[in-house]
Parts: sequence; structure tokens; C-alpha cells
Amino acid sequence: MARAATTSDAFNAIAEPRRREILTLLIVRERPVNEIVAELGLDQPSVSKHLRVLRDVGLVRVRCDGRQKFYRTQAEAIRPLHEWAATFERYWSHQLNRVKERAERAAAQESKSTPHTGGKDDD
Amino acid sequence: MARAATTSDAFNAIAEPRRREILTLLIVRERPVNEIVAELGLDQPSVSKHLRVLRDVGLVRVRCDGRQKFYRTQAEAIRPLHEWAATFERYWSHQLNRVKERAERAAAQESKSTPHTGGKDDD
DNA sequence: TTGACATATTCCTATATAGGAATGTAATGT
DNA sequence: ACATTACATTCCTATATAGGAATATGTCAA
Repeated sequence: MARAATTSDAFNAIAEPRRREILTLLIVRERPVNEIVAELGLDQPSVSKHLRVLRDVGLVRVRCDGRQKFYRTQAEAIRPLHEWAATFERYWSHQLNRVKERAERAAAQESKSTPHTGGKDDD
Repeated sequence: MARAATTSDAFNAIAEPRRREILTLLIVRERPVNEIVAELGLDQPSVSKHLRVLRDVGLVRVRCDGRQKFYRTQAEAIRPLHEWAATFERYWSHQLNRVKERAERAAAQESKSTPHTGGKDDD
């Protein structure tokens, strides 16, 4: 009856811009919470809470060392997202081609001197 | 102070599973609302509300014809999502390779007869 | 106009945040 | 033991849903 929890899956977790920033930061190398705080300019509890969400959906992993906790992005967890989006890849290529062809036809029509395309309709 | 609006960007809009289903349905061909309702088994107001969100972030387009409205997925709007996720692609390849290599080393170690890898450390 | 059909919007409510403040917990140094 | 450092959690509040019910808007047909 309300929005699904942010921890319900990766799709919900990455809806928050800060969390995407954190993932981008932690993909390069692991970092302690302190460094994330300093790098992103958020306050510590906020970062901890975001990390908690990311951890719950498997988007980050922790390694404990003394009193520090090193977080790192678990890249594989982003894969389902990538694959879902990739499903649409061929369609935006199609749509871009259609726009392009339409523009070309229009240009040819407007110049009224060097007809390049015939007036082919696709799809 | 609360979660960002579902209409704030594509990332928030696609967090909802039903909306992803709708996008998947409407990428193949445009459909009137009725058909979406029948296909997904939701009730009509719910579908209309989801379509409103998707429309606000440019994920779908409408074509009006008489009293029907034909919706269709605007594939280009999914591209930013795809590109963000693609940023991590090389990392999950790396991580998978590391796991694979580790498994190979372990297998070689366990058989104790045909040493295949030397004990190379990467990264 | 009246009615039927197609779609959109409004009202309602339970739920889930995100951020800020304050506090809790665990590990280290002296 | 005690203070300090590094994180995590809890409490609070304004806000934003998603779904259901009811209603509104728009279009065509007779």
C-alpha cells in the first residue's frame, strides 16, 4: 500500500542518488565509512544508513579491520539492472534510426534539388 | 525528507515492478490502456496512475485516437539507466575472473598431481 | 440529449522513507 | 579504567507513495 521498501531489490535501492554516488565511489576500491563521509560531504549516520540499505540488497560488501569497516561495491549485483535495461537497447537504436531517416527525408524535401532518399517507410 | 518522488527521474520511476512490466509490454508495440489492464490484471485506475508516472519522466509516449489512448515505451529514456549500469560492467567481469582463477588454483591445489597455475596474484 | 465506453483524477489510509539529533556499541590507546 | 575513535542504531517528523473506491472528463453513437 505504500512504495516498496528500498531494501526490496536493487532497483529500489539505486533510486536514491546518494546511494548511486556511493556505489560509484566504492567500485574503484574499498573505503572506510569515514572516507565516504569526507568524499561525499554527508554526515556519518546518513552514510551508515545508506550503506545498510546497499548491504541488504547485496550491492556492497564489508570487510572489518579493527574498528574500521571497509565497504566495496559488489558489481555483480548491478548486473540484473544492466540486463533489464539492455533489453531495450535494440529499440532505442531503431527509434534513433527512424528519427534520423525522417530528418534526412525532410532535408531532402526542403532542398528540393538533390533527392537522396526515396520515401521508404519502415516498421 | 522523504523518498524522492517517483516522477523525479527514470531511476525512481522504474523502482516499481508494475511499471517495469508496463514498459516491457509497451516496447513491442503501442497499446490502449484497456489492453494493458487486461494483460497485466491490474485495475484501470492503477494502470492510469502508473502511466502518468512513466509519462512524467518521459518513459512512455501517448498517441490519442478517438476515445482511446495508445501508449508506447520511449526506449531512449531508458538509455541513461543502461549507461549508468554499464559503468560497472568491467568490474563484474574482473570480479568473476578473480573468482574463477581462485577456483582454478584451488582445484589445482586439491588434485595435487597436475599443477596448472603457478600461484599468480592479480590486482 | 441520453447512454455507453475509455481513460483520468480525487479522496482515503497504511506504510515507508530520508534527514537530523542523540545515543549505542565496539575496538584501540594510555 | 577511561577517553577516543569509528560506526551503527534509534527516535522524530515531513512527505510521498500504491491501492481501492468513487467520481470526473472526454468521445462516440443513436
